[in-house]
Amino acid sequence: MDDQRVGRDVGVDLAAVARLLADGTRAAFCLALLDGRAWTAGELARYAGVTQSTATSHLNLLVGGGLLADERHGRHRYLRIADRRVFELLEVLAELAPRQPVRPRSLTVATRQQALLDARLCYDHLAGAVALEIKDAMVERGLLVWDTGQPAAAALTDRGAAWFADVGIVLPASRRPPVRACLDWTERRTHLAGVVGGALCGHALAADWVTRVGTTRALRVTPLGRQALHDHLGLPIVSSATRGR
Amino acid sequence: MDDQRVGRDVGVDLAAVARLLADGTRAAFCLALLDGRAWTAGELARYAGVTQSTATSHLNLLVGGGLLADERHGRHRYLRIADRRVFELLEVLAELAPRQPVRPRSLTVATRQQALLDARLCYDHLAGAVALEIKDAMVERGLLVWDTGQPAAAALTDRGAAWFADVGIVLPASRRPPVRACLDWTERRTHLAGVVGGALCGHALAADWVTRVGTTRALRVTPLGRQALHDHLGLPIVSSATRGR
DNA sequence: ATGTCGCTTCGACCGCTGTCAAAGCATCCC
DNA sequence: GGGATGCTTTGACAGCGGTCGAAGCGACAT
Repeated sequence: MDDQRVGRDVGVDLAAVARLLADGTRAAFCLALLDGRAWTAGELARYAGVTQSTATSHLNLLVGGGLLADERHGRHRYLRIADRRVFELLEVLAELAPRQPVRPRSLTVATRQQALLDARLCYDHLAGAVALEIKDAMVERGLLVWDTGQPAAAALTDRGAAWFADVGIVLPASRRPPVRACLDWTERRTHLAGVVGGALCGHALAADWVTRVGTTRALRVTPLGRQALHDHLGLPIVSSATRGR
Repeated sequence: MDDQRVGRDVGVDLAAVARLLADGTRAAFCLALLDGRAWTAGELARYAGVTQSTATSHLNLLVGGGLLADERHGRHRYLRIADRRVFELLEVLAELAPRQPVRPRSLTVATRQQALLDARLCYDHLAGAVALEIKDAMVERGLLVWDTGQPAAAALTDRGAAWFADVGIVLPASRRPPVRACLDWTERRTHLAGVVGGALCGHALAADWVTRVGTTRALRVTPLGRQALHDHLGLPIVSSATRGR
């Protein structure tokens, strides 16, 4: 029993996964892909501000490590997050990550960041201030139970199911959890995810309640969307997220 | 809009946290501390097979980064995991981590690894094959509901509460979730955590159902413990985890 | 007082890894 | 065919980060 050096041999190589996210560029890629879409290699390279060759080697590592999945279409290489568990990892990680004192360099960057805070995609559902308003309104109207204790007991009520039918949103049958609480890394509060959150988001995009801002995962709530959220959930026409700024 | 380089400025520095776990030695430290105890710096150094000076610098990083907390007592420095969220991070990370083809160098190492698989501490509760047997038995006897869908609905039944009282285990009042499903990285199945899991484990240690193996987080089930688990839960005297090996 | 033990600091070394430019290869468009 | 466009490969370079030994500093024991 002279060899106390058991630490490395337990058979789980945590560091291997962590190393993949330990680089700023690779982390930026993953953060970008959090919107659940597939980005091309070039888009990611430009997004993170590196050359294509650099991006290629990073993407090879991420795909090789199982964090990302890729798909070739013609001369394009599409990247997306490989797995549900990777989303979870990124969420937990983001929760522990230090917030840098945000010091935007230019006005357009500032605006873009503000947009991210107001409304954006998080995987397949809505996040940001608007998402929180929606969730709160649904709870207040008795459409949703939202007890985020552990284990979290969040669910759609009967009135909630009726509301979805009323608005014209079909809730697909799925093995995935219908209602999930997803933690927001900017607001540090939970918002609506799961099948219900996904369906709501899909409808919001399809019905032009929200539109994408460029190729980022930021969203803009359209006047049409404001009106709809007012009609269906009683949200103010001028969002409290934009008010007084 | 010429500067597309927004990727780094979103304000969450994922890479900073990941970098802390991206080193084999630091990861080994964290894995060791997963047993929830406080280790001294020297113990950790020996465990990971590095010199004290190396350990010091790593520990400074981990404490500085908020993953570990330290406490000085005389000439000793005690380290423990800082935060509940860090445990979660390590769990998610371990789930995604590659399993190295375990090729133990010596017989004693092999035995020690096997012990880890059979029974060990995971934070404040039991893990390993024995923990799974216990959980299954409790479910079978109607002491526990165990629906690990999402959101997970696991809870103690009335009969379960009575069982704890009967065995003489006091369930402390706490804001923590009473019953939690914790994922096991060796078995890839969930076992009993939360306040109930912690209380059960505390009793098992106090009543000598299990004993620590050296300074590791491995546990050995005593004959007394085997008998108790048989009497209270109907487990076989010869564990199925040890049987036929 | 003197020695031991546990941890920290310092300095030096080395290797790994992220970066880019340039050239190469495949695909698509005209 | 010819010329973009998107991605990959290669090679060279720089810097960061992990490692150790040796010396230093407290705390504790005798």
